[in-house]
Amino acid sequence: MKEPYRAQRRDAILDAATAILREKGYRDTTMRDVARRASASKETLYAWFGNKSGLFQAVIRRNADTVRTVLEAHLDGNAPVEEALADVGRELAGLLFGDGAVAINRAAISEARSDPVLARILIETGREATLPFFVRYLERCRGHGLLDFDDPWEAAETFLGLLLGDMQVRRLLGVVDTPDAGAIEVRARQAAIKFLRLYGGIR
Amino acid sequence: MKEPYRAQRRDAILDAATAILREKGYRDTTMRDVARRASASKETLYAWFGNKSGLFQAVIRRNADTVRTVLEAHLDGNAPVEEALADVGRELAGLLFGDGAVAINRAAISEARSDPVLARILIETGREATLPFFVRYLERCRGHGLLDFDDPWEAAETFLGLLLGDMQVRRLLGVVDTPDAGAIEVRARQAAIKFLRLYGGIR
DNA sequence: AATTATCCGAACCCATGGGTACGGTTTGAC
DNA sequence: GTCAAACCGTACCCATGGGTTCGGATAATT
Repeated sequence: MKEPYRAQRRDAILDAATAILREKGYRDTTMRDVARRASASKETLYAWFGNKSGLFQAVIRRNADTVRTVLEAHLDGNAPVEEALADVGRELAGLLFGDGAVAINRAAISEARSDPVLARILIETGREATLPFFVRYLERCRGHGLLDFDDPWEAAETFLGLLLGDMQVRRLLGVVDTPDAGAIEVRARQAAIKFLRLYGGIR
Repeated sequence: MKEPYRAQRRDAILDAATAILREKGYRDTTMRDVARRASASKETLYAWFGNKSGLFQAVIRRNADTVRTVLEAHLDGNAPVEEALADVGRELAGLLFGDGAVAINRAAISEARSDPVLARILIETGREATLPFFVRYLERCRGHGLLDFDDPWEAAETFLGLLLGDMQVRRLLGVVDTPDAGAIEVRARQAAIKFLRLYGGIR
């Protein structure tokens, strides 16, 4: 009952850090806040995570792991292309437009200049960890004659653009609320349809 | 020679604030830095702009004015649609991917929670001031049978998505450099072509 | 030329928060 | 049961930076 306990304790601390990050933003999240919320001591936070940046590096890593597993699940079945695209689009939009991802992205952007490590980890564990799966999926579809494009990476970014538009930046700026499930569904469906009109193999 | 001098002095202060913002980011830009760079006193900064937020509200406003005038110039000629779209796309991408806009957007995002006024002004003087022009242009094209869509606002956001992809967020995160003129040209051209494939009136 | 308003530069005040030190307590090993 | 390690809570240290004050200088006004 030693290692499970430590892991559980660690999770509780990361939960507290995540909650306060969402409530107050990175800059106004103090180590004292996190310690109090988790019923831990600042000494323990610094012993386990080194410093504030290290603590939130761990937050980002844990969050990205859950995201990645959710997304990859939608890319290995053999559903119709439009359905698969709409599925992954719905999941991705729901995640990226959600308060959690918005808070994390804001933190990484806030510190991008003085401490690029948050942004680096966010990209490494997010985009660079999941986009290759999506690209492989697109290439598989091309192999079956379902899609037609030259550069799968450009096609992948086009899908992201169609799905996100400038909504993600507006969410980061805090000028729009997180869209509800219906709006996300419409967005994902439309992105899939437009993507197929651009890259559908059968003209 | 009184008002010109004041206006000129004010411009010099905003120049200094912009320069330091680009060099160090919002959080690490101190009022002392700005005062020293502009050879002004902190007292004058506070007398003229109220506080740090007010100073950078002025920075954002001045920057947005120049952006708006540049963009609108490309939307009233009668060039072919693809050319006009590529033109405005090139200008927009060059601006939004540039270091200045990136620094400003980072500042607004950093303060989005504790002080939403920066983000509000950025959106009001940016997106909400220029997008209506673009929408009117699209509707004009639809009137001439050159474009076909239901909702011009959705079409406008689609163009933004095609143009920006997730490059803007990656720029904000600081994981990619600002693209050179050639890359921006390709991007704008491709966005125009894809947009016409989605919404071109002649199928 | 004299007076007044404005501005510069430097010093100062003080709230904040990252990071450390320590006494008291709990947990785990033997 | 005993001992050592880890941990909690609190107090503390200190660098930072927003905002204010003030004496001396500069420019505008009359």
